[in-house]
Amino acid sequence: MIRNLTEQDKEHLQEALVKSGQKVTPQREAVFTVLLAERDHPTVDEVFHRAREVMPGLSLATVYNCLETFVGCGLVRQVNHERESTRYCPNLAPHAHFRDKETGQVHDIELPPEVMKSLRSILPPGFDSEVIEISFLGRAQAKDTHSN
Amino acid sequence: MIRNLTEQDKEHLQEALVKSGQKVTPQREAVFTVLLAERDHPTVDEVFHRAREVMPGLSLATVYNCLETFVGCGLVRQVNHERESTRYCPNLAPHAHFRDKETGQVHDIELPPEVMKSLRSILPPGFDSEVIEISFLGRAQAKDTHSN
DNA sequence: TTGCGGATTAGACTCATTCTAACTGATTAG
DNA sequence: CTAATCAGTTAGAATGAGTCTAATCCGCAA
Repeated sequence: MIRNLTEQDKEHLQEALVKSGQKVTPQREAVFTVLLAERDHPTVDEVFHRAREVMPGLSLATVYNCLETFVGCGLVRQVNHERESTRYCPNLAPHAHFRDKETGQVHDIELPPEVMKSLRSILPPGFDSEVIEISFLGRAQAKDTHSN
Repeated sequence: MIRNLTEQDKEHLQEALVKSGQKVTPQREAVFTVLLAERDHPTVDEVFHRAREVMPGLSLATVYNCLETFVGCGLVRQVNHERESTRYCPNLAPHAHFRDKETGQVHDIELPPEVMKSLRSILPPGFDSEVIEISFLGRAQAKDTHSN
């Protein structure tokens, strides 16, 4: 189920880590692999259990650490909905999230530049924003399981 | 500091509560008063401490209960940012939130209907959304303290 | 006056997340 | 080679927002 990282993904990981002065470790590779394998916005706990299948000694604390590291060097994004557990998403393109009320599934919604622009334009003068989070809550009749 | 409810606000409260089969109580009035008095998106704890000044016996559980009740009957909105404590906001007009990175303050940003529409339009067919949450994170040089 | 039901209360509990302190293992300095 | 260093990992304790529970309160109707 969990495929190994491609050479390209490995380089991506290595580059981002080294660039921010950190090392590639087996644990980080495992966690990154899990994130890329199934892009369903897993919680820390889900990542933990999946990664354990591949690296049984891995600890929960390390999963927290790895994910924080990845967020810090821009490899993944955190996704929060209300006060539920934080989820993680390796999709770096600007996108919104759609949360299905029934299934709890999270889908990525592409965010065209015009929409980003119109959003930025509603900020009054003096307000400077780096991050914009957009999330929808509703019901989706999606056929595919690709949430990325 | 904490002014009493106007007649109009009282009616607003009563109507919303009664409509959903619930009662007006002194505790609910106190909590509602606090929310209207300073519209700075207080946390439960902040509401609790402010309301205590007026009603010393009030318990934290009751504040949680009241706020949940208000959300349930559409009197106030919850505002979440990352995984910080939930904040409450009596502004019912559609609006986004701007979170100041430095001060932690939350400002309401008016949301024009065209922007809402353009947002809705990015949803693929089959996706039906009831709630859209938009939050900005950045720095504001606001002069006024009106965050509402 | 008694009983009913919603509301309130204090305190116990949950659970995601963070913290702490010990340990590991690779690399560098002597 | 041996020791010192240092990032990373680990298990388990601590934190803290929020929820749950069981007891009590209070207004109203029989």
